[in-house]
Amino acid sequence: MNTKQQIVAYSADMLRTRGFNGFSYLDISRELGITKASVHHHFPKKQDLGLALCEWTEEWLVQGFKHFEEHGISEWDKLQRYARAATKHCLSEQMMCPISALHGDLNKLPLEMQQALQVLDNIELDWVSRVLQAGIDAGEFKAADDPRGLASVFIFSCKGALYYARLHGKELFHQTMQQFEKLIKE
Amino acid sequence: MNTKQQIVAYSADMLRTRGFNGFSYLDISRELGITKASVHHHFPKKQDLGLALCEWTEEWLVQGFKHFEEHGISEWDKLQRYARAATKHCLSEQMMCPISALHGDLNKLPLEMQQALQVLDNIELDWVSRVLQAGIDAGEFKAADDPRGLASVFIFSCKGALYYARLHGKELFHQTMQQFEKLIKE
DNA sequence: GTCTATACACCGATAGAC
DNA sequence: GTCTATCGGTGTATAGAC
Repeated sequence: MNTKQQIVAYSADMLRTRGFNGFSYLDISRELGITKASVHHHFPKKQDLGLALCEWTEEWLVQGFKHFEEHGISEWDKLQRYARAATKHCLSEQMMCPISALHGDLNKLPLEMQQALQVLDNIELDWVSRVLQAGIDAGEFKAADDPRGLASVFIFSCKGALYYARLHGKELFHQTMQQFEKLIKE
Repeated sequence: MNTKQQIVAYSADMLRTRGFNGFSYLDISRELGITKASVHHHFPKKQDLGLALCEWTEEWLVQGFKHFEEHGISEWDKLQRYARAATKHCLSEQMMCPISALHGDLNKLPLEMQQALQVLDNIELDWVSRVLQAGIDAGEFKAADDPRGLASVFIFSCKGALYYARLHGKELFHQTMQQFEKLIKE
C-alpha cells in the first residue's frame, strides 16, 4: 500500500471515529511518520481528501452489495449480510458508518462533498429498496406501498444503532435489527 | 432573558446545526454583541457550556413528553405528537436533534458529557418504550417481545430522517414516519 | 458583568530546498 | 516524495482593569 492509499485508509478510520472535522493533517502525519507538508503533497486541500473518502466509501458500498447478493439466498439474508458487514466494519471497532459521519458534519462540508454524499445515500437507498421490493414480491415481507420509505426505516435503524452502540453497548444493535425483522415479516 | 440564558439558547441552535465542536465562543460573542471573555465569565470552560446544553436538552425532552401525554388520546397519537415536535423544532429549521448532534461528536466529548448523554438517551428510550408497550397492551400495535428494541427502531427512524432531510428534503421525514406506522399497526 | 490584552496550541495551507 | 520553515487564522482559556 503506497503512501496515498495509507492516507486514505487512516483517514477513513478517523472519519468513522471522529468525523471529518475531527482529525487533521497533523494526525495523519503522525500516524504515517511523515510531515504535514507531505500529506498536502498527496491531497493539497482537505476537500481533496474528503472527495477521496467519498470515493472510498462508494467503493466500499458497491463491493459490499456485490457480496451480499449471492444467488439463491433469501432477500432477508441479503439484509442480514448488510447488517453483518456493519457489525464487522463499524460496530466491532466502535465506529460509525462513514455516511453517518459525513451527515453529522454536513453544514461544514464544501458543496462538492455534500453532492457526493447525496450520491452515496442514493446508492444505498436504491439497493435496500430493491431488496425490500424483491422480498415483498416473493411474499417474504409484508406488502408496503413505499419501498423507499421502508428502506429508510431499515437504514436509519441500522445506522442509529451503530451510533448508540458506541455508548450503550453492542447488544443494542442486535436488538434493534431483530425487532425490525419481526416488523417486516408476517 | 439574561445573558446566560441567551448563551445557552444560541448554543442550542448551533449545536443542532453544526455540532458541539462546530461553534466557538467567538461565534457566541458575535451573536450576542459581547466579547469572548464575557462568555467565559458565564461558562469558564466549554465543558461547562456543554453540560448546560445537556440540561437544556433534558428539560426540552421532559417538557415535550408532558405535552404529548394528553389524557384520552391514542398511543399512536402520542408518538405522532413526538414526531410533530421534531418537525417543529428541528426539521423546519434544518436542524438535527440535539441528542444526535452530541452522538456525532461522542469521541471528542469530555467524559461527564458522555455520561449526561447516556442519561438523555435513557429518558427518551424509556418514554417511547412505555408508550409502545401501552399501545401493544391496548391492541393498538402488533405484539412485540422487546418494546425497547422497538423503541430503538422508532427513535432511530425519526432521528435518521431528520439527518437525511437536511440533504434530501423534508418529504423524506414524513415518508419514513408513515412507513413505520404501517409496520407497527396491523 | 463586561472589557482589553494576551497566551499557547492547533488548523489548513504554501514556498522552496533536497 | 519528503523535508524545514513559515504564514494567517482560529480554538480554548486566563489575567487584570473598570
